[in-house]
Amino acid sequence: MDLTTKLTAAAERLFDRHGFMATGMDRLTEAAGMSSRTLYKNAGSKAALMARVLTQRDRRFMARLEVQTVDALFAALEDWVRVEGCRGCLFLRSRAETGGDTPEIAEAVAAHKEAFHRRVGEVVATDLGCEDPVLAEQVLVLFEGATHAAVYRGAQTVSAAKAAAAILLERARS
Amino acid sequence: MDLTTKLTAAAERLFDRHGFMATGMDRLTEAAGMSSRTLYKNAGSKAALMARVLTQRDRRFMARLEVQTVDALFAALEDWVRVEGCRGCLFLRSRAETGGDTPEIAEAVAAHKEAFHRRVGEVVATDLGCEDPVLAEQVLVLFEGATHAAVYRGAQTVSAAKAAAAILLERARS
DNA sequence: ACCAATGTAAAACGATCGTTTTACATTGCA
DNA sequence: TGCAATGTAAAACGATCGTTTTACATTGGT
Repeated sequence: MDLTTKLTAAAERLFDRHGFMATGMDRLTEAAGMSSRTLYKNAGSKAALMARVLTQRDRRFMARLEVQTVDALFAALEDWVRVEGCRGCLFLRSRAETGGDTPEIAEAVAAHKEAFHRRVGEVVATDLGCEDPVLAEQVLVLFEGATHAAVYRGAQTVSAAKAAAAILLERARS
Repeated sequence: MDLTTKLTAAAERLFDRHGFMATGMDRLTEAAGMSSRTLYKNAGSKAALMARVLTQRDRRFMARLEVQTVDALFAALEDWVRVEGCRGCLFLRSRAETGGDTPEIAEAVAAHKEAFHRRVGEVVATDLGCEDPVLAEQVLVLFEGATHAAVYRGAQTVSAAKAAAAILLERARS
């Protein structure tokens, strides 16, 4: 496996499980199996590494949301939490931990959330047959809520959100 | 104003705006207007101060949720974000930043989320006339989703969540 | 065979972390 | 009047932070 890939994967895991600020560079070098010299050659700085983790996660996450129906959207989330666990949204967490003061991170978060918002709108439009910004906003809320409620209520919460979205969609159809 | 109260209030503000880990004790002493000696006499440790901030926030937040209807529940959230802004759930954030490794914090978070879950169930039962755990879970998801989506979508999101909850409630009634 | 690139191991950088201590000022009550 | 409590200001604690540097090993290409 490529050095960059290994580092990014190890960093994502540590940031996600223990927090961004609480994860020191020594722990990263150990987990990535490389010297700090190589790490800095590769990542530049901790903030740059955080931003790269977010960019890569955005790709992995958004790839799963290439679906046509709202039901499939929540099914994708069910898959995600089964594989990745539920520790909340890493993007919002990174922004909160840095207070929005790190530009590279704030930009990565903004880009992801904008793409996510657009995707939800597209899926709702495809499923419904026409655009419905209000319904899209509600589906987005359910998705975000499932992500965060699952932290303490468990993965079952995603099913509850899926059912709720189905009701809203059905009502919008008639 | 009491020293303890002033410290807790200043700490809550800094933790919320800049993150728990990113907020150092020197910034806390300065914001609270007291020496580090007095701060430690009063709070014991940073972890204890974090736990106390969460306990006090739980009281302030839950006091606002003493309502009878689901609509009032989301109206209370609208008021909250208008006054306190929208930076996500401070409880989940504290847990994520510490990786769940600090017992006093993990317990404060668990206690709050359990109380919150119970309260939502009560409000739904009161509004509906009978218990409905499934609907309660969906309302909880909408509430949590509004809290977190509002971080990047703005306060309008809470209204969208409120409308969605009304639809689900209406459907459950018939 | 050799140079340049790329890696490791480990020490060191100054800064900042959470916390304790020292020395001193102010206060309220017996 | 005087003691005990409670506060401030500031230095100091060792640890750890993110980052750079020094010294050396391994490799691949011409």
